[in-house]
Amino acid sequence: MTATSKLPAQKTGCSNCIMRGLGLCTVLIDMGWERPYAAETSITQKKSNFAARRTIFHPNTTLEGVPVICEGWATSIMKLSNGRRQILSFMVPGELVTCRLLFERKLHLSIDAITRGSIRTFDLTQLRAAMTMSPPIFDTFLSAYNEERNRADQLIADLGRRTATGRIARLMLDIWSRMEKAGKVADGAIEFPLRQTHIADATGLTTVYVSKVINAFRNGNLVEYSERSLKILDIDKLRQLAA
Amino acid sequence: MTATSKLPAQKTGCSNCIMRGLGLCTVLIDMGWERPYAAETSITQKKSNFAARRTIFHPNTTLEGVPVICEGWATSIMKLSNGRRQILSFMVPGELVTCRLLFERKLHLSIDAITRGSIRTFDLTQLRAAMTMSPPIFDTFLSAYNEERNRADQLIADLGRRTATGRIARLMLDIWSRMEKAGKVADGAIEFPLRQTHIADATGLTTVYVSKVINAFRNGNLVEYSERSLKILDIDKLRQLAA
DNA sequence: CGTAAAATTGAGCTGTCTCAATCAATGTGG
DNA sequence: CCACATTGATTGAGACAGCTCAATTTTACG
Repeated sequence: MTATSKLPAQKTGCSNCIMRGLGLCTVLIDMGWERPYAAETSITQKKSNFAARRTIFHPNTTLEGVPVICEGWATSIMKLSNGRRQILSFMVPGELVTCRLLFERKLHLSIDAITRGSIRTFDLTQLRAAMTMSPPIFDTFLSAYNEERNRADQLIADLGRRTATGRIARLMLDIWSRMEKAGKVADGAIEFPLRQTHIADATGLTTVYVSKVINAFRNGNLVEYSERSLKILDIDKLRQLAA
Repeated sequence: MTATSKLPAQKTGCSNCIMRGLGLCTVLIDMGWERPYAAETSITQKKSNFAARRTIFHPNTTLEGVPVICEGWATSIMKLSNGRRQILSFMVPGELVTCRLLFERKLHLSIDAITRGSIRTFDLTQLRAAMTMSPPIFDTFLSAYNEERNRADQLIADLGRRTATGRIARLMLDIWSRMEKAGKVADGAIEFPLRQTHIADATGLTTVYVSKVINAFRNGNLVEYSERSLKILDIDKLRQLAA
């Protein structure tokens, strides 16, 4: 598998995708460098690419399917009337944008790209059919929805009752463990394309203050955070701050 | 229907219950003062009462069904390791505790009573069967889950990006509109048994500061808030503060 | 009616914000 | 492939929203 490890990180995005796990997307990953993916799917899907920092779906769009981020990172954002923005969640490669689209066509949020990447939108009717036909598929989606919900609850607790330091530590640990679960820790580091703006909008803080907290982490030798990658140097101490 | 309006507010709790709407709970509401409800249900359920301010379900309890608050108010709470608590949601009479229990038996949160009241726990197996048999039932539960999720998103935005005044105004308006939808506005006021502790734990603030903000509301003739009831005197100005 | 829970008030403090200026990195078009 | 334009990060000084502590009063309830 040396060929695999030489692939750029983005190319392996699909390997941990929920749709593949369920056999709903049988895209064959071609390990060669030059040739594109050979696609042969079981559920109709529409693929498209997105550029970094662009809005992928504007608020109040009606979607005819459920989008999955295949490559790249994205985020779901709520825009307030006072012009401020709050990030609700981050999507790492292979993740569904949100399970709520399985049951509701209209998305009230904005989905914004962080890096550039690609997205596949799976046909809703076929997905719903697959769910009603197959209990395991049903259960997998619904527990994915539960997991989404649990993360939202955690975020509520973070914003309501934790200090800036704790919020940022927890954000880093959360993404770290998701990447770890997806087998994407390499050399003790993960891909981490979030800018301090994203961290600020997710933790309800200011970029200015985020910068100060992160520099405190760096000075305490807790993390390395540069060039779109994150290395946790002292996970115990970071967990302690996150408590 | 003069008899109905004379009933204490709690007694009419079931009228707007999702389970009744779906025909899953055919409890007959007896309008007499003294006699208890006559129960004749289509899904097996276990009824129990709870006292005010007690924990109804402790964290990490395994439930064999989905509980619905029939009478009284309750709240779901996340307890942090640092001893602080964050309220995730309020349940008004007739509401499901959380749809997540349709797909997951273990509840990581604490459910605490606000007032005293009663709860009916509906058998999970039969509920799931009803869901798979009947598409409308399926859809109703799933959009209830979506609504739960949307409220969580709103709360995230509140905590992350709104000021204390805005958070409290929005909490009041949110509960107001839920009560309004359930037809429970009487004399321009709603039942509102939340104490300032609850408001503080839901908005991520301190009871001390909540008290100050609410008194500012009172001085501005925006709301009346006393004796467990809430009256919004100037909804436009309150909405403006909540923007 | 007595006790526990909740609300109020004031004084002082601090975590986080705002503003503003500068510097570094990243991306883009010619 | 370079130069410029854009986006992101850093730093410092000052301000303020909301917190802590603590004492007192009011309300709720068994």
